[in-house]
Amino acid sequence: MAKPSRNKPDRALSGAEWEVMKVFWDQGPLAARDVYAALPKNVKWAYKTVKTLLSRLVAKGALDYEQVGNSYLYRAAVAREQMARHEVRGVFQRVMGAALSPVLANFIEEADLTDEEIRQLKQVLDDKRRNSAAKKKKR
Amino acid sequence: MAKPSRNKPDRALSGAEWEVMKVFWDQGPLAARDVYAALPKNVKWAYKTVKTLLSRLVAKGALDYEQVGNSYLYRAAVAREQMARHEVRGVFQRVMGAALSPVLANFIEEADLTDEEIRQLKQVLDDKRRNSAAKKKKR
DNA sequence: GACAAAGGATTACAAGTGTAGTCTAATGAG
DNA sequence: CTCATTAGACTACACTTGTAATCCTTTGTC
Repeated sequence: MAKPSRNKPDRALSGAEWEVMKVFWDQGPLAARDVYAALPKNVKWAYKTVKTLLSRLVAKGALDYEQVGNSYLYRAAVAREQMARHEVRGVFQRVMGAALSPVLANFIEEADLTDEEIRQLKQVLDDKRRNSAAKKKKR
Repeated sequence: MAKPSRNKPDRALSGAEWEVMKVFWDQGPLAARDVYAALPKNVKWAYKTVKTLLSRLVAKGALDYEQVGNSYLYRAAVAREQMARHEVRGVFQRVMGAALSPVLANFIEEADLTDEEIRQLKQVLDDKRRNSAAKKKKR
């Protein structure tokens, strides 16, 4: 088999790596050149830097690639949401023990939520409350 | 002055550093040995490792100390919530662009919120919705 | 067919982190 | 007063991350 994909990123992504992944999640499979071109204007890396990041992402299992002509066509091997969740879980564990709702409140403040999203989140909170009422033996 | 405190941690804390800070936030000022003793059982570092972390935290401005007898009494120089917020902001910027509410929803799922906290968060969401209606010039 | 361009592979290198060990000075035990 | 203990200071060392440069190979151009 030519392209080994484990679809399970071993570790978390670094900041620069996230930047690269976002390009793929937004635009689908791309060659190195195109990633370089598609990066947001505020990111100014040398093309070689992008190449390094692509290699590292492949090593981490976050990207996948296939040979097309003389170059590689890279493609996200993990879902954005999956990684985002991973990231959130990490922070959660890190700050665990801190009063959490102020932190969440802050998160909410920073998020640019639509009314629909707000409605859904309230729904999640309601479900959670209902659950906590019935919860007596769990953990 | 003997103890320089800038109260503004220059950078984010690493995972191990957070672990140490949590001890201070929970128990107040402590000497190195007591920090070592107070660390959760799942954390097993050599005493020297704790010392290194304490020094790094002082260098970062997250801890402060005063000489007491032959040793230092360290004390948190930053508020837990302040750091947590910083952390959250970091993740937020990192995953920015991803659909956020699923991520938030996940965060909420993981949090062990009290009914009161849930009530407050819903309040935040309500305020946010009210704001979004009237929001046209902010940021 | 010879050479330059382009792409991937390998190497670089400083700062940050995890995880300690060694060095030195002060202090309590005899 | 002398010595072992202890605390803090300095040093260590591999791995990750940011940020590239160099090397080697393939391929398109004359």
